[in-house]
Amino acid sequence: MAAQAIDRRIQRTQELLKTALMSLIQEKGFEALSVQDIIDRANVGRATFYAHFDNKEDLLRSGIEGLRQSLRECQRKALSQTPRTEERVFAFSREMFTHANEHRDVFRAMLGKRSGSVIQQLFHRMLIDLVREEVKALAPRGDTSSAPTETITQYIAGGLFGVVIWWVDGRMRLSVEDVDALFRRLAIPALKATAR
Amino acid sequence: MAAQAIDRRIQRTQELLKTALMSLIQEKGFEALSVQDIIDRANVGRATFYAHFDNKEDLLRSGIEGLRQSLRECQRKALSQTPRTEERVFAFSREMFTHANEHRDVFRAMLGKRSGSVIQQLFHRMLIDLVREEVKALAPRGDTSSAPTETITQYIAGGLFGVVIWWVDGRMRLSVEDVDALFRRLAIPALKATAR
Amino acid sequence: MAAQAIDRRIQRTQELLKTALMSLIQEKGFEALSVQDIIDRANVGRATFYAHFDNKEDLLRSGIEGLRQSLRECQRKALSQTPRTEERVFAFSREMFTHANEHRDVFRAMLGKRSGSVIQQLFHRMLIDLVREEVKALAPRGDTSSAPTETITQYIAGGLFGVVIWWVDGRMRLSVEDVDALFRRLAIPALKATAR
Amino acid sequence: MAAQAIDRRIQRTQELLKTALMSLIQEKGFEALSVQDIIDRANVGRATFYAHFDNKEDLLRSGIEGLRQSLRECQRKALSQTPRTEERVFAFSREMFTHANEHRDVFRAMLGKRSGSVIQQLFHRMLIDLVREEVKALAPRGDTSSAPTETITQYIAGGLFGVVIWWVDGRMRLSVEDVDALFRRLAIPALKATAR
DNA sequence: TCCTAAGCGAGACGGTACGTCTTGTCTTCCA
DNA sequence: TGGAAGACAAGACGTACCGTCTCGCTTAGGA
Repeated sequence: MAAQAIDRRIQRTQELLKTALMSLIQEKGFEALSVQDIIDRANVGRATFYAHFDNKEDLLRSGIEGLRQSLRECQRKALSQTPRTEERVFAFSREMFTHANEHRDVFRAMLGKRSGSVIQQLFHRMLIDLVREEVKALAPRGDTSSAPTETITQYIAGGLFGVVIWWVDGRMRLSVEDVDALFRRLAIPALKATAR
Repeated sequence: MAAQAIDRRIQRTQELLKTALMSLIQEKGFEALSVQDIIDRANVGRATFYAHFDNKEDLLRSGIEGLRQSLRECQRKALSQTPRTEERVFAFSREMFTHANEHRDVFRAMLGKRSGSVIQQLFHRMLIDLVREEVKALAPRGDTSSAPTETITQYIAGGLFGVVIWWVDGRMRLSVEDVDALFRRLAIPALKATAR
Repeated sequence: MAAQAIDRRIQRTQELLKTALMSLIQEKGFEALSVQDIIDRANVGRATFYAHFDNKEDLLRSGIEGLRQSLRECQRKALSQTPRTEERVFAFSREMFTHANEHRDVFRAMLGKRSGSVIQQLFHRMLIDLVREEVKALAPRGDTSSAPTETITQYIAGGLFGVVIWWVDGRMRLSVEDVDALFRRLAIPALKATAR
Repeated sequence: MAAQAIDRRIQRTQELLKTALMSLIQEKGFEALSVQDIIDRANVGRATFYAHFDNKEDLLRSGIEGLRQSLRECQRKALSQTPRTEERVFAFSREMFTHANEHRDVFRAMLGKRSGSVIQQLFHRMLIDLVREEVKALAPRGDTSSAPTETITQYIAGGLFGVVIWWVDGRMRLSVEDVDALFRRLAIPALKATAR
């Protein structure tokens, strides 16, 4: 089999599609995009698109995966540090705000009002997973999935989600430091509620 | 003008449409609905639909408006009570959880994962408005729209949003009392952060 | 009953509608017209329109009736003159060309390519009736509806129809006298074919 | 390019549509047809229809084109014969009457009163073109488009048009031979008027 | 060197929903 | 009681996308 070369071709095509998607999201927002737009931009045949992805949301998921990975990585590092101080909890949040600040155009296009909400939902779920990890780590042993614990997870994740999309859409007038500090000041007390 | 009688007809038609929408949302979810489905169910002509609403989202907005009104009303009452105790803040939350519990089918269909997210976005904005009202009422004079204050609003509203859609989608294993209590225990400390 | 007054009102309404129709035909052509256009122009309620006419074609028929009457009248006069000379046959044609020339705008709008063809069909039938009258008058006794006789009628009427709509649409570069003379030179020999 | 195979597919689709149109015309008449009727019958998607034709009239034009071609062909042959006898002029007429007789159902449906008149107009124009060819061939040199010459064309074409639609609609009680002979006896003298 | 199988572009296609338009019927109120 | 105003059901229109498909081309290993 010509596996390697072919794989390279396949990867190239998928990359072309993701790039096209991202650039188009910034121009028109996700909802307003048609598959036709994407394949035109990527110079790819219609059938090829559907050979790689089920539909445009599937492609989006693929495109977002990168961010998820990097946040998880950053979180893992913080969690593995033994002395667990307050600065360590929600370590990923700072990373995320920074990342958002650096790619503000993409973020604005993806999470802003115009973006359509599939993408927001995806992002929300991502945050829930990240937050749950932290909450679990602090929860009293064995209480790992009680209803109150999960409620706290949902609450904090929702809060973070709300803050992020507001911050991003509102032209980010707050600095990364300020918004992150505000979030932590709001979230950490809630986290402690778990311990009771 | 034959204003009254015509108005009555118009209102009847709009009611038919809203009812049809709600019953269909429970059956198929909002995204999966076509305008054709709605007008068939409502026994209404296509043109009539578009005479009253711009599209199915516009109709949805109209349909939701009732809930918004009732929550606002309930909030207004609580806010106007002079001795402002802790039980009075976020007075609307209890009402909302109760309402959701009573119409759990509709809520599940509207806010659940299947529902499509336009509707979630609408709901999120509604919560933001309600929360902002409360936060404003407690904010130090003149600080009515500072960035930190608004951040708190977004955080609490997001948290409530997260809790509600999780609770509703997860078959509501927590009682109304418990979930409301949990939310208040999480939100009220955050609210107090304003006062500083 | 106030029969007369009511009748006057009715007639007024019908007149309004006919006038509106005619003025609109000149602007947009008959096919492109909607009932809404007509009643807006006539300042008449929708129901009123349908109380008087079945649809816009019915109104058109009514509006055309005037022309038909006047041509018939002119033809009757000519036919009743005892010495039947060649100048007397198809006496109505001259009248028609003249009429068309005087109201060239309406005619152009009604019979031209843009006009839509219902109106042309109506006009064609009108000509057939007029021509048949003449052919009958010259046909040998008893041969009043033989196939050949009717064929001649259809042929001449069709020819006249063709000439008129071409003349009207082609900006009428020929004078009334010339076009009428041409038609007669072409039609009269055909008429004589009957006599054989 | 995959031109040939695609062309074959395209042609097949267009053929399906034309066939569907013709069979439907016979059942309901042209005006009463909706695009939906056609594509249902042809088993073709709506978009596909509009990819090939602008609207149902455009499709009709395409469908008629075949007849036009065959009549023109037949005329061309006759015109190119050197000894131009009387039997040669309007050679296409015999062909047309025969054709109409053989496909009387389609013709009746297409040209009859019920048919709606777009189709008649189309047919009329076709006749005008055919007749003009003949008239030109006999016109004195240089007089190829004078007003009188064109008038004669319009007259004869109109006459033929009138005769055909009457014959077809009236159940064709005259034989092909008779109606053709009648037409020629009426038209040929008129043609000679050109020569003067 | 040639062969063969995969990836690919191009784009036709059946299907479905959209938002707009027009028709003819209806209901209500005013003069 | 006739007519103006206009809501309404019905349904066709032309447009936009979707996801499936068929077609020939390129291209890179294995023969």
